[in-house]
Amino acid sequence: MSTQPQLCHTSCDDCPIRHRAVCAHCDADELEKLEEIKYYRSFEAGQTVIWSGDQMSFVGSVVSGIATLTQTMEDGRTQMVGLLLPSDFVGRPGRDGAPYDVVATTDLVMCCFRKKPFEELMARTPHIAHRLLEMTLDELDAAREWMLVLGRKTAREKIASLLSIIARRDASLSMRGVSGPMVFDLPLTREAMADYLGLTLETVSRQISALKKDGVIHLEGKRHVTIPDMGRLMEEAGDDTDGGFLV
Amino acid sequence: MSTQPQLCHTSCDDCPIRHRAVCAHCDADELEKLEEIKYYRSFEAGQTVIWSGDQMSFVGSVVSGIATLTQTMEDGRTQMVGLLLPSDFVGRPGRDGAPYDVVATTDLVMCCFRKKPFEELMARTPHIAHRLLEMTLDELDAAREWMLVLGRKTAREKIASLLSIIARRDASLSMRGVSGPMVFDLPLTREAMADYLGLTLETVSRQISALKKDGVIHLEGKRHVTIPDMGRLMEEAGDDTDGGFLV
DNA sequence: CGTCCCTTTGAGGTGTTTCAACTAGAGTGG
DNA sequence: CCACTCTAGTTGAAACACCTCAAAGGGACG
Repeated sequence: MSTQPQLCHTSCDDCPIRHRAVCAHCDADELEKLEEIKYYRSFEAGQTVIWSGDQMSFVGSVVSGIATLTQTMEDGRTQMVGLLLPSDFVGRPGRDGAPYDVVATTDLVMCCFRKKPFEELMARTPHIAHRLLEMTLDELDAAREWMLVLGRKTAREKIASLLSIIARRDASLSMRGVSGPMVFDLPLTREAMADYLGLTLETVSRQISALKKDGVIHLEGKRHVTIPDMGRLMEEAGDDTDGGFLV
Repeated sequence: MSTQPQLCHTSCDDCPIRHRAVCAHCDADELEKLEEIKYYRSFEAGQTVIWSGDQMSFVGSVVSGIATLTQTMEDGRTQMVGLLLPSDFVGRPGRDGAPYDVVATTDLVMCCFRKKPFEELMARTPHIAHRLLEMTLDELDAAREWMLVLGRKTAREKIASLLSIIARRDASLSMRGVSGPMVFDLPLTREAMADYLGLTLETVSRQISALKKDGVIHLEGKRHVTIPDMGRLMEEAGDDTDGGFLV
């Protein structure tokens, strides 16, 4: 439920991402030390959190909202290289410059730590380092899945892949299963989807229309999606229907 | 069985990847423990090291040679998602199934650890965990760079990008600088390059011919490449010529 | 009611793929 | 030493998926 989770968080105990973020494995002691150096920051939709190339003075976790990691070429072509959801970690301990733009695509709340103190704490707290390793390995896996999408899938498959990723993630956040029809709101504009998938926004629009016409998805308005048959969508995505489904 | 030149390594002290692999930060004590559980394996060019979906009983480092990580769709489309060079780490502690095919593209020697003992050792050895985190973060950065290539670059830019990556890596391995002409042998077939870049092998061939005709590269035979002007190649790759160059 | 932004749809152009034929070099055996 | 074969790579012509440019629709907001 998204009301005003904002700056009122002070205790980690009832933090919504307590069990999934970098701090997931921490015990009460460690949490206390983290609590001492943490602070919250809010960003409005559209605001840039970090500029590529800038000094990065903090690291932190997404508490609520969605942010994107993007790379931009000199001529303006842009590619999204990361989609940050609640509990995801931003920033790289041990590095100063930011390699990517981080932009809030919805209103965003982050739990931040100044980089230096966090690095020192991490060096003394294996639980944090271990959890960060786990999360980084997961991200690497996701990036590699994404590379298959970018390199080898057709526009229609790309859209279907993105929809199935969002649908599954949405289900896992809200603890619903993947049986029965799935309903969610797209958190991205057509342009952001295009940047995610290496397409133009027109192609995205066309393929969404096509999937709708073929009954693979239903649309209410521009953003509200219903997926009557998840298996069908996975087929359209070109995914092994059995393999990744039941995970 | 082919020749086994490498199996003579027994001491980590004179290991060629000692200072770059997972064991880089280890002290003498820790190295000793690693030494107890390590063993070498050789693979011939073309051999599959690990099949996607199989149980993974070991993790390890590439000592010499080159391996690739690939994903394959049901209809046979394949995308390379990792290029493993000496010192790179294979396998994921804490997971049993292999998510990708690992294939030796040249003769390959790996320094392996049975997974269980390695995981236990890692839990007690922050130096290893820390180094693995560093390496994973580096790989994630590389994957994201690669995503920009796959999603937004033209075929010509893709080829130029791949060549510049190989050239720079070659220079860093052999401790040469990036000034003056660079000379190296392509470690990949046209097909492997295509799988790397999300192209067909015909397109790869055509673009290489085009770059050769335009004087961006020189070719001797199919594999021996000379790059007269690295800056020119970087321009062709669509990269910020100043930024990544001097690194 | 007009403005602005996001989105949809159309028509034409283009870069990459597909299918196919051909070349180069390396290894094998008569 | 010369076919013969095999694999890797090159090149051409036609097909097509996606992009580009352009115009118009739809909802939110002042």
